[in-house]
Formats: sequence, structure tokens, C-alpha cells
Amino acid sequence: MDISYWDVIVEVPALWDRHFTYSCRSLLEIPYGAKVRVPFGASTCDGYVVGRGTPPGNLDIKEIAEIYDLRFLPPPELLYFGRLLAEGYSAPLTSVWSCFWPPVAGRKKVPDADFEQAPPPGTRPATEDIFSPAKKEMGRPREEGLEDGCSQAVLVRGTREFRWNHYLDRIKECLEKGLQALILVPEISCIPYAAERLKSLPGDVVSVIHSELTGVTRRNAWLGVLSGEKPVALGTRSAAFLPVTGLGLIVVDEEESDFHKSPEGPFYHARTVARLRAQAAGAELLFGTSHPSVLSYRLVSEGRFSLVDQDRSGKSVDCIVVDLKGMPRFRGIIAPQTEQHLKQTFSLGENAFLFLNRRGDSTQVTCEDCGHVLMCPMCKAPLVRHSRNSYLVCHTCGRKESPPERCPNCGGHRWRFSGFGIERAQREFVKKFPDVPVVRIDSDTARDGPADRALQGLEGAGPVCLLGTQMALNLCRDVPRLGLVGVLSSDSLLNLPDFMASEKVYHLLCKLKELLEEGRPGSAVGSAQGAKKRFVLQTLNPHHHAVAGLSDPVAFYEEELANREALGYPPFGSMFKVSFVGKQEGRVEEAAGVFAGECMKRSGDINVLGPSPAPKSKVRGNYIWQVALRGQDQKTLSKACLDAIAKASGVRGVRVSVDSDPVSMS
DNA sequence: AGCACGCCGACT
DNA sequence: GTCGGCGTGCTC
Repeated sequence: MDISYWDVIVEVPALWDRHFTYSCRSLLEIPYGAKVRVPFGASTCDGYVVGRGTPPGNLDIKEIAEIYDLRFLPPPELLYFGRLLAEGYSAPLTSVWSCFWPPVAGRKKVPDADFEQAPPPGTRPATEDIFSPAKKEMGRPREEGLEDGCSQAVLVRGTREFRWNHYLDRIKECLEKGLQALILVPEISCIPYAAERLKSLPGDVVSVIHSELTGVTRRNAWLGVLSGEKPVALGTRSAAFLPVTGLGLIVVDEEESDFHKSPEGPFYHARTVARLRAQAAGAELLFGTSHPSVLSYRLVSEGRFSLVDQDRSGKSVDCIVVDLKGMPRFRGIIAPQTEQHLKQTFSLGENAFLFLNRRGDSTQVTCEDCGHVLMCPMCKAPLVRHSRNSYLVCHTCGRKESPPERCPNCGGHRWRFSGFGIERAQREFVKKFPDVPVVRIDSDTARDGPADRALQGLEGAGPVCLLGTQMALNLCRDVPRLGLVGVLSSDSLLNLPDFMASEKVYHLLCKLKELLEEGRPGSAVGSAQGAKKRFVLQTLNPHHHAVAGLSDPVAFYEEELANREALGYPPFGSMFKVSFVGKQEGRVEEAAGVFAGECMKRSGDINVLGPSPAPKSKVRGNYIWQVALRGQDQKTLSKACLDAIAKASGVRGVRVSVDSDPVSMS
């Protein structure tokens, strides 16, 4: 009886894509890219078949234990695409390929057959030859002035309603051509609106896939996409990897959102994956937003994307900038000027939304006697006082503690609470407006029950104030009779050591302002008097271009692009963020040092920043150091990177990860 | 990454 | 005398 041998790359991050040979006694064919479970060392792990293997002599070859359901085997062009992506992202191929498999793919024991089994019909061979046609497909005819390879690349700028009107037209065209469409939204909370709009398509054509979908539901949704039975796939970022076969159109809505970026390895950005897939498949590509990312703005100005822009005259929002720098004696959270605007809003019977991006009550607890700041023992982060000192929370790891009687350093018992969070803002609001009910929406109140219930109660009630963190942004999209949005503080975001800090603040402010512009029309009665909606921004940086951008977006983009160009930041050149994580600080620092040293040895084609402790330099007992690389393009950087990682991996007990498309440095 | 093997310190 | 630290090396 024949035994077949297979080359398998194992999914062990530290080993990247090392090959191991396994045997199989019952299957004569296993297709390229098949996901298998194999014994590895003392345990078992997942791996992918990449070809036939030759058993190295005098080695005890183990057997493939299980094979994942081959119905989920990605089509050849997708497997090939995964290889390009892994290369571009400097990520192990195994980590990219694993994105192609649904988490619920079942697997079967490899049968212990003692007879030769015929391969199931349609089984693809394990060789790589099948990729020649796919490679050819990569180079479709190109159209002048458009993103290489895409049949069309368009940035749609406008309100959500405007964008979806445009998407739906394109989706209909796509379906009429017999092709499939992939639609990506940034968050699960964006799906209901999207699904509602897609209902206008004829027939039952939509498959919805996101990370909270589990079990059979998810599996069926996946199979519906794969079979082409549901030609429209709607989902969050993981859906960027769906095996859509006749891909005619990809839509990335709210393209500027960071939710499209995966926080873990491979650190893919769904917008990038979408763009590369559209190029590879020659599909149409739509990015949609009401405030484009700096990247997309540049793609348009370079002529690589065309622009569909909504005519937005008749804006009815007053932007009021409250300069906190001009009021050094003001110690509170709600400035007098803001208070006045709130009063007027409430007197018109309208509701308000106040934004503060900091949970808790006081962000720092200091001993009055010795100056000791209470810190999380596992993270280098100050503990935040919550619920008026009933407990302390580490906002880095989530750890909760009861406040100590005595200072652990000197035994003192007098505390100073500094830095304000949303709970303190709430207290101040209640003091100032005892008659206006306030609804706080942050991840602490979310646990008490869905915030939408409180929001639904607003329908007939008198004026109400909503007070929320970032979390509340999507929930508060349709607040009735919203007359004012106030930003209590956003300056801490500007001061982050982050090349995208300004852009983040700009998007945040735009999104907040849009609560007024895109929300439900004001109450007929309230607005009849011609009261303009107010956007009140308290800031220490009134002249920052992210603030100026609210009334003059072009000014923001031009200044931001000029700043980035001067420093060689994306989109002018590439940037890698390489992180080193481990329990022993010395080792972590050493590995980062070795890596940086290796990178610097190279000829002047790259620029090394660091090594330095990460902005969150210790998380859950792990020390984190990082090195940033700046260079012409991804290829230059990933080459340098891989060589240097090889050298740095000589230091034990340190995990290295590469983010080749970072959206933040923290 | 896990996990085993192996060689030096303080404990029933 | 052993239990156990983590340094080193391997995993088909």
C-alpha cells in the first residue's frame, strides 16, 4: 500500500512558515492550500499543505491527523493573492491563509484506509502549477488614470444616504453583469442600516458575515458566498477575505475608519486588502466616506481614483470654537460659553450630545504626602478612579481594584484626584443643569443594558443631555431633535506620539459634527424659529489644522499632506512598526536594539526610528519596545525587516511582530 | 510558541 | 540527598 508524503507549513507564529513533512496513508491527493491538523512536538497545530514532500531519511515522519472541510478550500487565485499579501505585509503565509477559512470550518479524521481511495471529484493537485493561470489574471488590461488593475476606482464623498444611493446603483449593475459584490463596513453596528438599504435589491441575494455570527449560521452564510448563491456579501473587516469568486465590485464604506484595521497579526487593513483584491480581480472599487482619509484624498488628487462628490450646500451647523487657552482660570469641564449654548438649546426643547473620550472619574490618583501615583502593577499605566472612588480601573488591561486605605509608598491617606473623565463631567453637568436628565453612554454603562433603550425614550420627552465616549458615536446617529453637539476635550488625542494623530482628531470632529448634519431633521417646532444647530468645540489648540478643517477641509488635507511629506510619512513612502514583546524587560530591549542595529547597517535606503519603549510600555506584565522604519516603499522595508528579524530572533523570550501599514504608533 | 532535557542552588 | 529554577534546543 502506498504512503503519500506532504509538505506542510505549520501555523506556529515563531516559526513563520517552516516546512515539515507529514505522511498520509489513505489520501492520494491533497490539494494545495488544504488546511490540516498535524501532530507537532508534544501537541498538535494547524498547517497548510503546500506540495508533495520527500521524507528526509532517518526521521520519524508523523501522520496528518485531520483535514479541514475541503468545501472551504479557497480558490487558487485567492491562495495566490494570499501569498502576495503575506509578502507585502511581512507576515507568515499561514497567518494570512488562516483568514480565508471560517472559524467554524469542520474537520474530519483522516481515514485509516488500507485500500487506495480515489480522490473526490474536482480535487485540485498539490502542485503549484495551477497558479500560472491565476498569475496571468493578475495583469488585466489597465485603464488610463485609474488605479492599476481595477476596472474603476472611485471615492464617493457624501452623507451616508448619498453614498448608499450610489453603491446601490453600482451593485445593481454588477449583479446584472452576473458578477458578485463585496461590501465592507467598519463596525457591526453599521450592518443594520446597510442590510436595510440592500433589501431594495431584487431577490434574496445578500449574505451577512461578521465576527459575532457563529456556528451553522456563519458556515451557511460563508457557503452561500462561495457557491455564488448569494452574490452580495456584506460584512466587517474579516469579510475582506471571503471567497467571492466572480468578483465585480468591492465597496469599502467609511473607508477612513480605523475599525477596518485589524489589531492583531496579520495587521491587515480591510481597505488595503480590498484595494489589492480589486486590482487582482479587475473589479470595480468604491471607497465611501463623508470625510476621506488623507490617503484617499491623495489618491484622488493624483488621479488614481476618481471622485463622486455630493453637492453639500445648505449646511446649517454653526461651529463654535471655545478657546480654553484663553481662560487659564477656568478649572471646570464645561466652559461658561458652552454652558450658555447648552442653555439656549435646552430652552428650545432640543437635545444635546456631549463628547468626552475618557472613561471614569479621575484619571490619576496621587498621594498628597509623597506624590506617589497609584499604578497598575501589571501595566505601566495609572489607575483611574471610577464611580467616585468605589473602585480603581486600569484602562490598559481592565483590571479592577478597590482603592487602598493607605498609600502603599508612605502610608499617607490624603489623596489628590487629577485629570477628569466622563463621570466627573456628568456630576458637573448635573450641578449646572439639575432639571435636565442626563444619559451617560460609555463601556461602563453599556454593561447595565443596551443604551438604545434610553435613546428610544427620548422620542417624546423634554430636553435631554447625552454624554458619551467614542463608543456612543454610532449609537447616537439618529437622536431626535439634536440641537447641539459639544466636544469637552479632544486635545489629549492630538498630543499622542503618532504620525496620524491630527488625522484621527479631524475624523473624530467631523464624525461628531455629522451627528447634527446627518441625523434626523430637527423638530418642526423647535427649528421653525431658525435656530441653527450648534457644534461647540472646547480646545486648547483652536488654530490646529484639524480644527480648522471643520470649516475648510481642503486646508486640513493640504497642511496635513505638507507635514507628512516634509517628514516622509505615509502616503509619501512607507512606514513599518516593529514591536518586541516579552516578560523580561532587558531581553525585550536587547532584541529591539539588535533589530534596529541591523537595520541601520544597511545602506541609506531606510530610516530607523527607535528603539524606544512603546507608548504603552508594559501591558499585562509584558514589556513592549518598538522600532519604526521609514522608507521609499514596502518592498525595501520588508526586505530589511526580514533580515533583521532573523538576527534579532537570536534573543530568546521575545515575540516580534511587524505592522507594515500602521494606523497608529501606540 | 510549547515542551523536554539538563545542569546548578536552598529545602523537607 | 531531592525539588525546581530557567537556559538551550527541537519540533516532520
